[in-house]
Amino acid sequence: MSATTTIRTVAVHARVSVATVSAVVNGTKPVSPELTARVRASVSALGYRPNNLARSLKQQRSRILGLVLSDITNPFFTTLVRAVEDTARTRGYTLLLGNTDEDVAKEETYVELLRSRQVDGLILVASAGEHAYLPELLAAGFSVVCVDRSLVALGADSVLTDNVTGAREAVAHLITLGHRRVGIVAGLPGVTSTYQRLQGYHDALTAAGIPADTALVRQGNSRIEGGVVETAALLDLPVPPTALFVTNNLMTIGAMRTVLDRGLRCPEDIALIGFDDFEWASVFRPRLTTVRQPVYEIGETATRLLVDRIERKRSGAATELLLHPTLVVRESCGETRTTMSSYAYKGGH
Amino acid sequence: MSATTTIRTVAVHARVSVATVSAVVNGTKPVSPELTARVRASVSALGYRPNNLARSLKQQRSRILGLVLSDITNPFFTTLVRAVEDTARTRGYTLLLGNTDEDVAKEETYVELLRSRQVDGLILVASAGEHAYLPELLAAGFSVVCVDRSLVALGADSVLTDNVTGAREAVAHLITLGHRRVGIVAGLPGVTSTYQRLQGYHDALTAAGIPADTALVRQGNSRIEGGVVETAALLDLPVPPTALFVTNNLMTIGAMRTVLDRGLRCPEDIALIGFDDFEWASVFRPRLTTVRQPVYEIGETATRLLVDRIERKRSGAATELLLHPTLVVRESCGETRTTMSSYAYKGGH
DNA sequence: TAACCAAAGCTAATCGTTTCGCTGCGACGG
DNA sequence: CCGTCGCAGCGAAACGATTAGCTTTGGTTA
Repeated sequence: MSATTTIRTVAVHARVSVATVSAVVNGTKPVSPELTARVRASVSALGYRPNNLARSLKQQRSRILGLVLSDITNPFFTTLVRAVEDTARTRGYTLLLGNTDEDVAKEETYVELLRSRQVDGLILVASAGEHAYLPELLAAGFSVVCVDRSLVALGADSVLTDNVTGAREAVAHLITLGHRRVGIVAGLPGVTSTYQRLQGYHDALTAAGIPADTALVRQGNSRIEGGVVETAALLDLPVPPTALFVTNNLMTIGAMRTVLDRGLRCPEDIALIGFDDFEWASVFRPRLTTVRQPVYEIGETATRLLVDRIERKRSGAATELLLHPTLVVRESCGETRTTMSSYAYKGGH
Repeated sequence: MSATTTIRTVAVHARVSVATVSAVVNGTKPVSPELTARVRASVSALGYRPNNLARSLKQQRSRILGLVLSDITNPFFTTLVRAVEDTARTRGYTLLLGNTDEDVAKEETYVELLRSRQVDGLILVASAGEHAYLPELLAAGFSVVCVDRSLVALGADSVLTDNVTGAREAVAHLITLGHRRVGIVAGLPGVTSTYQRLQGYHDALTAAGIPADTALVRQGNSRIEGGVVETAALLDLPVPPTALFVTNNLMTIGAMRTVLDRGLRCPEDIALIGFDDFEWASVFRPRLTTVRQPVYEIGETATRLLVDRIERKRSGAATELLLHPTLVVRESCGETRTTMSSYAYKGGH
């Protein structure tokens, strides 16, 4: 049985030392043609496959990256995973996956688990809450790159969308179309992206000289259901908004649903703009206008950054990398003229 | 630095043997209260964390499961991953992830990689093609559970939806509503689910005494774009179908898009039914009627099966487990009466 | 011919655990 | 009072690889 085929077995079979087998298998040292041939032959004759666990133990690195995120079910994270997996593989790493359900305690347990499994580094979508464990982790020389939500403040590299700009452009777009009462369904409290998008919302309003109205600001739970209830609340206002800015994909779906369920026409009765584009947004009627995040690139960049840290090709203080979003104008705001963000980014994927 | 805190360090610090430290950390053997306390104290004083790699090496099992699938970007697989991750964790396993892009060669490489990393077992969504490596793998005592697509024939446990029944019910539903020309956009050739759904389609037709028309049968690539082009082809037929059965989620989105883009009304001009439900199907107008697969349960069941195999709680020949789909009637076929599948299944997730 | 050197292989230590089997000791029954 | 038994604890051998450093061999040069 192949389970008993170790490097020693091969060495005996090829009448060489284990060191030589190792050398030919990994190409780490020159070995004469004869011995190379003998070893190769034995390897395939015995069906030898190196035990990566042993290798990792000895070499003190596993070539495994941890990926911890809040919910793999969300299409945003889904393409993120995809991006991370793709680029990790090209750099020779595999992915160990963990879901946190936006629970920082669960997050910490997972990080601990991955650490004990000796992953070489971590890509983290931080949940709302205290990340007290992080500084210690970093101090221990462990590489962490945050994604979507920034934790530079705690010393971790972070790569994310320029949320302030994206939100500002979204709301400015609505204002350009003549709206003055624009409601916002913001995301989970406690995560940086939520605040940044709120910031952009306010920036756009003040730039247009529109006074803020706290009644127009709601916080949702970042899932479909949150979009449903917060949109309902906004529509039930004595004087409801004429336009809605919904700050993530799932909530936008929920918002759309309640708008349609109430028999309101979009964009005639209410304009709708979402943060996060998704491929099938175009099947919705009306077609959704959204702020597209460069998701794939975020994942790609984060992974490259992480691997560079791990392999000491990069060092120094933690950086925050902001990638530029794009305004994708379709129909849900009532105009079909195409406006692009000031910064075009090479298409991902 | 904590990196140098090994079990030996702890042993020295607590003035006991390594064996004792191991015993108290893992609770594998009785240790006296005094020593237990001393060890505990040293552990937390030194911030000791066991190295799981070493543990796995010695114990000959990693408590890691491999998950290899075609595309994590597809919502179906996304909730599958979610289910697998959830139940794996409750059983004490972590997930190593791999994407194959429906490429059987890539699949084999990944399986090989995971194997060398000593995963304890594998959950596999097989791509179309020859899986010649599988029998050897199974013969070597490696546990594999297939999901969504059956490979019982090759000796691997498989858990999937009862596709034939699901498809039959979908098409029967259309027939009940009076349709006699129903087109089908089938999925990727080479995967079992495609054939089973085609089978169900034909079963329903013959049961209703409707002769088959090969012009109404198209094979798509199982992605949005496939839905778009195959639906277009069907609509361009001299005498186009009055109803469409689209056999996966992404293609259904594509089908919906072309129907709407052509200005056709659904269901008045053409009825549409999809295989695979998804949460935001309800935002589409008209609301989509679909065959819902018990995705979460598939993942859950598969993982349980796999872990049971690994832990020798189960043995014997490979089984094929069919889980029952549900017909979810909404609006896209032109009726609002709710019909359920003959078999109700406990709701997942 | 002797001294030296480079290249190829080998031996053995090591990575951080688990676990088998042994020791020493106090209790207990005959 | 002695043999036996059980229990806590220990030492050391694995697990399967990598790799530092040594040995051997044969060729070059003075």
